[in-house]
Amino acid sequence: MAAPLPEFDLERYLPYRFTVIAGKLSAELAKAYKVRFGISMPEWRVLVNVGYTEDLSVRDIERRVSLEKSKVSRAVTKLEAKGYLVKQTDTDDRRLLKLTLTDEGTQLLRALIPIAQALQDDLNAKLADAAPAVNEALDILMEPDE
Amino acid sequence: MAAPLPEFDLERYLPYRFTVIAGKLSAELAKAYKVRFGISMPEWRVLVNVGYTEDLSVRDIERRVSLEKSKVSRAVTKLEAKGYLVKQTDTDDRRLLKLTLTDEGTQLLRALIPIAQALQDDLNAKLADAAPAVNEALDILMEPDE
DNA sequence: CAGTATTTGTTGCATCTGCAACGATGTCAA
DNA sequence: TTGACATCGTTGCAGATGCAACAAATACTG
Repeated sequence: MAAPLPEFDLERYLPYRFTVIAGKLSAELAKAYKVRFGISMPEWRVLVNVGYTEDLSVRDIERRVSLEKSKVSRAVTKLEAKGYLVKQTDTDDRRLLKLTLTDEGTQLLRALIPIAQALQDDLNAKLADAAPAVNEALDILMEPDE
Repeated sequence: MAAPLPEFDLERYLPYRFTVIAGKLSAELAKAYKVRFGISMPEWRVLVNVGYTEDLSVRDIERRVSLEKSKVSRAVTKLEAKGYLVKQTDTDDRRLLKLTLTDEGTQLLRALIPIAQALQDDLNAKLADAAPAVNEALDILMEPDE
């Protein structure tokens, strides 16, 4: 045996803890959305973005949400196939797409949001007093810099 | 147009924020480990566990770390192929494996840990005063219950 | 203008992933 | 002891993923 290993506790390791929690939270939403609506997480993120902003392109979504453009592209294709949104070519810059929800897409989104909201309400209830601190911390960690 | 969509801000949505941050943090470690040591995140988690506890089985790791047993199994196979650990059948219960790091595995782990530690130190520096609150919140969210 | 460089969205490909099924082993009760 | 059931680790498979390459469109540069 050589020199001993340095101290290290994975259970207390921040990146690990974030990963585990994020996995748990996503899994809950993902399951509900998949089973009840056949919608994946990337599709959900695209839906939300297209729902709340007009004429988004794939690039716009890639930048706003942390989602590879290939993921966005495939999610958009699926959502279009299911009739939830429409792709149009931007007439000013024909490389860009203009994405718009259909009425079905809007309806779907209206069904999805309360479920997401309920999950967040649960979380805030659990966090209770700690909630503001958490949000502050998340603000810090979300900053791009580095 | 039917009824308007309910209020919803993805940017402020907790599960989303956790996912994005976890992705960023993992990506940093993953890249460093992959490029410099050819090690994936599941392999890293297995290494840490086997390094700090004797005679772990796949099941033990599955339970401690949040890692599907198939992931653990494949990570173990790869680590064994690279010469970082050894699989032995438990003589008491021959369904179980006894996993042990080789000297090379121990050396590797000794190289990996400071990198992980540095990342956590950076995070804590960024969080500064918010760090204790974050850890408290993570404790709450890590609880299995639900 | 012409020619080059950049941007956008899609796709091919190799890899990773989750899940169910499986053989091997162990447990338990009759 | 035997037979039903549970547990462990592996594997097959279908689907998801990240990345690089690509065609089409646009921007830039001299």
